[in-house]
Amino acid sequence: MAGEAEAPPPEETLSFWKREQARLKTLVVVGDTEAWQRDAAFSGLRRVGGVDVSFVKGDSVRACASLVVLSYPELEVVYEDCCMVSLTAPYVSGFLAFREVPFLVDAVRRLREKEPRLVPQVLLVDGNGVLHHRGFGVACHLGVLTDLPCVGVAKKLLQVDGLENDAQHREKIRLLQAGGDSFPLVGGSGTVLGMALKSHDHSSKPLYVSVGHKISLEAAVRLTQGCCRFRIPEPVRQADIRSRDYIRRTLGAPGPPAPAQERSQKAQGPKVCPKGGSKESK
DNA sequence: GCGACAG
DNA sequence: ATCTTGTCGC
Repeated sequence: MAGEAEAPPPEETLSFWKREQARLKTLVVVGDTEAWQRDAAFSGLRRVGGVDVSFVKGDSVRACASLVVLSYPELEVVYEDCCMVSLTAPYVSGFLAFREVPFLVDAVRRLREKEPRLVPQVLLVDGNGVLHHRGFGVACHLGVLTDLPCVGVAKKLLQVDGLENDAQHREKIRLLQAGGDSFPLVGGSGTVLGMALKSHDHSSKPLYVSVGHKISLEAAVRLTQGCCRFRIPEPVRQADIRSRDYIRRTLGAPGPPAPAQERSQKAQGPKVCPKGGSKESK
């Protein structure tokens, strides 16, 4: 009952996926469509969503899809939805959406049904937007399917269209000073595909922000920065934390480890001192 | 054989 | 994505 190895998709499936991306790509809106996006203080923005999919340890099929909504600018979680799912499509670079997006769309649908008032005004997505092989990453895909503004936030540079994580690139990263500093990622065609953003004063690795849907790159970067208490923007970070926590609580420690009358010790005393130190990586 | 490889 | 605790620094 636990998928092991992932079989590479048939060539036929890949070509279908490419056609699907090309079709949906025509529906992407690059640019600000909401009033708050053009406001210097994001006045009017009250809810920012984050999504993520975490996996069960030795399993390539079982996973937890999560959607969280945070208040802005407080960045406090006001909604959480974690759902165990069985992934069908394998992971193939350039086609991440076909593996994860169906479950994220489901989560958005549940939110719209249960708590319409908490539907986020924008979603931060783990992965890329237009910074993609065919200009249609998971953030664009989710944006088009939900019609919600989306921002792609990747932790690693997707080396596409001439973009390279070479010595020159690493040097530009090294030159970033304070949190908020950034530099454009220019593709071979001269197009700005995204921005490398130093999201935290003491983080050596930048975030790679790109437009997903219904937002400009400028607003996307500014919003991402505005959501960062640590390197990873809070909405995505909370979605990640809560989805893996859900997995642990659901099927984390099976059988043996229950020493008789031991009570689970959750949130304890006052500590939780996140080391906002010097080496925030991964 | 070598390098790439979002999550 | 996942494998993983403590340790160093402010």
